[in-house]
Amino acid sequence: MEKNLKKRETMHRLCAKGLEIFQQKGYYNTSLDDILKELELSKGAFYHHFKSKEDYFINIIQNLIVQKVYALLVEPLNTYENPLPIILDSLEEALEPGKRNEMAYGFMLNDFLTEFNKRNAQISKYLKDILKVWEVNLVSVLKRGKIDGHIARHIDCEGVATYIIASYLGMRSLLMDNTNKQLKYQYIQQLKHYFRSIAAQNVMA
Amino acid sequence: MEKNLKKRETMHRLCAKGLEIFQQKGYYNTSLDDILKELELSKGAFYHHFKSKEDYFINIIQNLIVQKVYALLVEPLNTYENPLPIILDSLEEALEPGKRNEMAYGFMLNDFLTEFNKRNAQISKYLKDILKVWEVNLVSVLKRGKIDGHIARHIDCEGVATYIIASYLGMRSLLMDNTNKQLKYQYIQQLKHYFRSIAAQNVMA
DNA sequence: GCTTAAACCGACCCGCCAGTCGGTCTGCTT
DNA sequence: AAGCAGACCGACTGGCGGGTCGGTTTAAGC
Repeated sequence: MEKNLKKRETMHRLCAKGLEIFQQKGYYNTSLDDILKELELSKGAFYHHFKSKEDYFINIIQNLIVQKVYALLVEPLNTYENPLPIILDSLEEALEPGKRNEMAYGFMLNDFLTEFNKRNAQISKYLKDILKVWEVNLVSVLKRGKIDGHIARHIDCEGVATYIIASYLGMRSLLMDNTNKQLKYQYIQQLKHYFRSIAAQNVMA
Repeated sequence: MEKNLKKRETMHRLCAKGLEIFQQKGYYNTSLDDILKELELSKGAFYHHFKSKEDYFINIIQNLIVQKVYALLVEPLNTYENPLPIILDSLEEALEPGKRNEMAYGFMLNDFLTEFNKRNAQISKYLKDILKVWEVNLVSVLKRGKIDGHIARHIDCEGVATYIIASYLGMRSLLMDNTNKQLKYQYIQQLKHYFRSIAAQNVMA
């Protein structure tokens, strides 16, 4: 079973390095040779493990991107506290470079989403499904917040989830080049204002 | 001067059709032949008017995209009323397909922004400058709103502008494929909640 | 009408890059 | 030790698309 280990090892190295470079330069702007050169692997090795560049990226999505989004944006929602501060923290964390988040400025979901839109319907679908999972989890935690009296009763949880996702994706666009540290701070501040407007009024404490 | 007219006419046809197709399929996913075929023009004609594909797109930005953003997002801000409803209206209008807005779902600023990011710094700069103009105008109208007593005094106008832009760009990402009419409605609703939270409290009627 | 320069034509060039394929190396099996 | 399969190599192919260039058409100026 030594062979099997080698296979996993090589595939994993390819996926990890691929994600790293695709994030930096974009999928269509990165040639396989760019990646293979860095890993000192050949075309033959690549096509031995993956049947196409597309297949390769789908592997990357399912093995790496999905996990990352879960870890950063979905799992933190699994508590029974007031959901609004929890959501706020998860977004702040997801926009933070370094730390749990090796890649600069969290995951380039928005970048990939727009890059593949109109270009590759299958990959688009995989990426949209990830967003969908996030959305569903947001909605569910918001609804629980409503029951628990943290969120005003007249609030449309689906609308709130959509709005949070939109603002996060847009923020990622604005941060993409920018070294402007203030942007993230401004975003979090305004999100707090917004959250205050949908919180239940009968705040105790 | 008949020649001069012909030149303008051809260049304009090229730019208009180019923008149309670039929006549908993306810049890098559209070949010049795709555009030239539709207009029944030749490579020779194209390179007689533009020195490169890049030069061509810069023309499109400066002649068409800038005007559109001004018309939809900047000029509406030039009133002396309460800025918040004005901004809300402009965003709603800008997300509306058809009408003043021939292209589906407003301008694909976010799409182009992410497409050119890391690919072409010069074009990225042109696009970011457009956003900057919008931002500056938003900030200025928000500050006036503060003076006029429509917006609470402790509010950070730059932060609000950033947040509005981020949510709009993100919304455009979510709407990109989607025929989901509800998304836009949800967005506008939540924006209203947010605006309420930054409005001055001493509302008179 | 003749000249001249513009607008325009389209075959061609060339670099890039996903994907192929015949071959070599490595280490497990018997 | 032989045989075999899976991991890996790298030169090659083929299509796509931006850009070129010598030539043709059109219309303004005289």
